Amino acid sequence: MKLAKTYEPNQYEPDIYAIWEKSGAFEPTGSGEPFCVVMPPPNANGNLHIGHALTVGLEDIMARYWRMKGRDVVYVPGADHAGFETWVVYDKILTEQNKNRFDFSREQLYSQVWNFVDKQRGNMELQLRALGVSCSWKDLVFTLDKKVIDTVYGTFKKMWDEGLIYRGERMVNYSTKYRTSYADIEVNHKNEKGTLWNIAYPTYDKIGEIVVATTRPETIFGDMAIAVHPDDKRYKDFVGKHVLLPLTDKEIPVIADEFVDPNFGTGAVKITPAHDPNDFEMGQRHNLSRLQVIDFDGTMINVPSEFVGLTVEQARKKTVAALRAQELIRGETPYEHIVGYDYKSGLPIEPLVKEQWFIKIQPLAQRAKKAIEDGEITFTPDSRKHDLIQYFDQMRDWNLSRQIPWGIPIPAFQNVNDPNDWIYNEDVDEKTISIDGKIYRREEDTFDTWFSSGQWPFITTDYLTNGKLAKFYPTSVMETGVDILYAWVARMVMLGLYATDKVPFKHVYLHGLILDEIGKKMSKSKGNVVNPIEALTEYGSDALRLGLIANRSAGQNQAFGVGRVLAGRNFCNKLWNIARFSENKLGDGFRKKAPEPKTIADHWIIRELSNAITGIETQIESYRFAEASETMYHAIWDDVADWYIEASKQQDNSAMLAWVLDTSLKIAHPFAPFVTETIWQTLSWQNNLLITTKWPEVVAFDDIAAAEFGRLKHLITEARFVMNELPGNERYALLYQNDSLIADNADLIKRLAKLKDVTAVDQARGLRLANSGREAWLDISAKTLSEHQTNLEVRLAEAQTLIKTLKARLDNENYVAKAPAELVEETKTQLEQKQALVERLIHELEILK
RNA sequence: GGGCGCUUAGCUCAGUUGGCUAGAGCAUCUCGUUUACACCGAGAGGGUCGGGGGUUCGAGCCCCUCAGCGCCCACCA
Repeated sequence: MKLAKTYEPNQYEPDIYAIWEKSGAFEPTGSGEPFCVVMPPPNANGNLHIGHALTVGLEDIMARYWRMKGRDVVYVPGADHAGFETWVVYDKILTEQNKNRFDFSREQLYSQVWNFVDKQRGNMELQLRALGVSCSWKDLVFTLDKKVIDTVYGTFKKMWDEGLIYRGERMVNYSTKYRTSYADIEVNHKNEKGTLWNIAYPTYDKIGEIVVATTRPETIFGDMAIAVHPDDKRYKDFVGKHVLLPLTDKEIPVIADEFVDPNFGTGAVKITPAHDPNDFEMGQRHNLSRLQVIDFDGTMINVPSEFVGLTVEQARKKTVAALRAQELIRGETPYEHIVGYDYKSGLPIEPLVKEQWFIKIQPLAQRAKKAIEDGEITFTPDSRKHDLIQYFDQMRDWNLSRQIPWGIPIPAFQNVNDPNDWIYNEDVDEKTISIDGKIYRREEDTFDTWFSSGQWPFITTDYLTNGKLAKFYPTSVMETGVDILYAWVARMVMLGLYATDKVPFKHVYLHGLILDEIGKKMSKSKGNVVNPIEALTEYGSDALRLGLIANRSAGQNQAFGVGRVLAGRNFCNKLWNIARFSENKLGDGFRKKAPEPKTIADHWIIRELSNAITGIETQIESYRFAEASETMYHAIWDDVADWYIEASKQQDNSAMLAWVLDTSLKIAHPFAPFVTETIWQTLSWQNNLLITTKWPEVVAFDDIAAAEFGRLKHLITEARFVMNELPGNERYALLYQNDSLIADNADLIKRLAKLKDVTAVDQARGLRLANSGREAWLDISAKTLSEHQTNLEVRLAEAQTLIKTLKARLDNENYVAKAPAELVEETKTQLEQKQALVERLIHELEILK
């Protein structure tokens, strides 16, 4: 088959992918040591972003590599219902229709969102195919599949039975915009410049006053006490007495609590148990009641009528104004403090009291911590391990409840006659159920999405039900972004250990963020997002993959460079043309033969490719993907294309040429799957699929012959270098030689160095190619020769400097004594070589004079 | 408040346990169309590896310190 002059990826990629998919190559073979990667499920109704392209690119490299190495590989794809993310999108649509979720039942909303997602579902899967991902589509799991819900319920039930689940009225992070509570991890903390107000609370008799410091004056209506430190002499007489709440004249007690820092502010603090986590706890210690003054929609309630319905911000201003009017503001200082923000809406998070389901997290966290400390899971980069350990130590109980309809319903029911009587039951489609004559009403909340996705590895492999993929658990590698280390990886480890008694994966590979070309975070609002599908349409899927992984190290944020993708595209074209040349040379009728090295070039290319094979193996197996692809790239471009192909124009060895092409395609396949398979399908001597062929074995070669070709390369390079500096009319020079290696390879040298000819001489004449150490001279006019003197002098100086360095090293007794023997030996050899070179250079210079 | 990372050629970045005479891609300069490829070939230039100190025979890599960026975690008023 004749190949086109340039590789046009779009013409081949879809067909090649279809061939793979139909062949069953993506599915596990059932033999070999299991290797499993579970894909972080992309949003089912979204489009892939550039980070996904990196994730699946790296995962696919591993999957393809290990498949070729003969392991039983399964790469499990997934699709995420993306609970809250999708809900936010749908909520916006409702708002645009002038509706809100309170207009519908949970069932109605669920089916509306389901339809909404269903319409766009599949896009993402097509995009994964365009990226060349070799995942087992038959094993795809959607995060709302029945088996997911069943497993999640099973885990929840186990926790319920073991007393790890509790329902409690607690201070939760609340989004007044989306009307739901959040997990701690979903709150963005920011340092913010605010104001610290000192507010006077008059004593009951209005003679004295106590001044408190606060950043939230609007919550004053919810104050239930003033707290001071028990040892604080300033306030000793106030403790146990009552003061009047400004603006309402409500009586509240002054209490003493160790928690108060006497050195902060005025040493007295207002206690608002319904709106501050610390106050909540203090309220419990001192049996204070709670008054909620900020409603779940973010407006004021239970406050004087002129404040009702105001937003928090409005209420703050109005409260301060009112206090000022009554001359109760005693101070106002700028104050930088931390405010929690809704990671989605960007609005402040309100700490509000709500009854929610919680997991007692520390038992799970400590177990996860131990597993990681014990090295049951390894990390790339390793430093992230410590971050996780630290995170586990500071975790607080996990709020599982979300007040959104798009998610997995919490399977719990409450006795209508006894609010404390909660039971576990999975009939979540029923609003009420009757058990033992008692009526139970269902919980309307859904699970935090991370609770289900945290169980992903053992759900997708059907480990608990001993399904056909069960042997793949624990999975081999989890590849994902550093940004979800805590949210996802930490939870998978905890829940995996809890539900299966095993770590969910053996290795975690974390990649950094892909930034835009100038190193800024990509975001839709900035308009600097790189769409991977557009990129692969323009440059090709392989080019995108090569460009994304090139020169990228784990866990490091890095700018996206089109230049690298371009380099990837050029590489694919290079591979294409190597194939074009080789196939043309071999002819349509060529059939496979065992490679038999004949020339020194043959031995040399076997050596180079063997080094590449083993190099790539160690690099992939130690997760150094950028280095692996670089090894592959240079072996193919520099060694195969620039030297071996050029040499093969002079020296025929069909079997070798075919082997070189086969081997090149094999080592490139994990990194550039489409172009390599496309070429493979055109080979007259192959009738299988590259994706399922075996990774290349190292072939035997002659060391000495390989080294000889190395020396020839050296000579040719020097001849080219020297001739490049010659005037145009002398550039096509004659090479004189008195050297058997050169004589034996005269034609090859002539071709590669573009010489006029290579002739034997008895005596030195012309310019000696001194650097290569061979007996070879270029025929150059006397005039040019003398001009070349400078060049020789520069080289001489360089060589002499190096000799100094090497000598100094060898004169150092400690170096000779302590450095490894082979290193010392190498230094000695180098020194000898350089000294010989200097002699030759000096000799040449003498001749010129 | 706690923790982590980065600073290497004009640009974007690699550099595994210290052996480096410091690499890649892009960009730059010179030459070039010889039976694959101009998405090309041959050659070249370009860096005191942020500053200072230390450990070591040897430091881009380890330790200390300073400076400048960036990220993450964190309920004190």
